[in-house]
Amino acid sequence: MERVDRSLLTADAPAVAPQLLNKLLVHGGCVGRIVEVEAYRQDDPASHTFRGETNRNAIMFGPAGHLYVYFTYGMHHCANVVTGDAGVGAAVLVRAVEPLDGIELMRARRSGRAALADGPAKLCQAFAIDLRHSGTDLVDGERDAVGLFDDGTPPPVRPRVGPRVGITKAVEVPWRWRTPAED
DNA sequence: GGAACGATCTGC
DNA sequence: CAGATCGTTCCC
Repeated sequence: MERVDRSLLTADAPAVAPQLLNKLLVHGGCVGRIVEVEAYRQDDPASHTFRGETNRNAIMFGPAGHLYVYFTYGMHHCANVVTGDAGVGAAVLVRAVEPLDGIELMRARRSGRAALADGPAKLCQAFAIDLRHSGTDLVDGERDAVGLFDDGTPPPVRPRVGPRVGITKAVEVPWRWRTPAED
């Protein structure tokens, strides 16, 4: 199994996002296929980077292919793939993966619940991803670090496209992509 | 120094 | 549909 190539991630976040569908997220003994993503760009009112670089969002201004994890609502973590050139604050939020391996581990981390990784905070819990992993390199990291892999499955030809979820600004921008059920 | 608010999830 | 729960950001 090969890693995702970094050159795939240096483009604009809305161009990269659908390319991440069907790629594999690997961490904590678990493997999942990415089936839902959202793009966030620096000139985007809904993005953490809209008001410029801060200590919290600095990773988003770094090189493409690194992991940006943020903590929200006092209890949840969300995982993003940094995109674009260094100096540009953009990333793709991984919203859902289809569990492929390590399902028993996911179930345990999710306290036995049926929903394992069908939400950005749920998948972080299932894959044991938290702030300690923020800033790590997804495409050239240690063996047990968070990684992005390509098993040869191409992105869906006709992904579902629609507005992003849970935001209050730029609500209409259609930068959410999902793998159709039949893919 | 303080207040408001989340790129969410869960249980009622 | 409201509560949980706390770091970040912004405004005074």
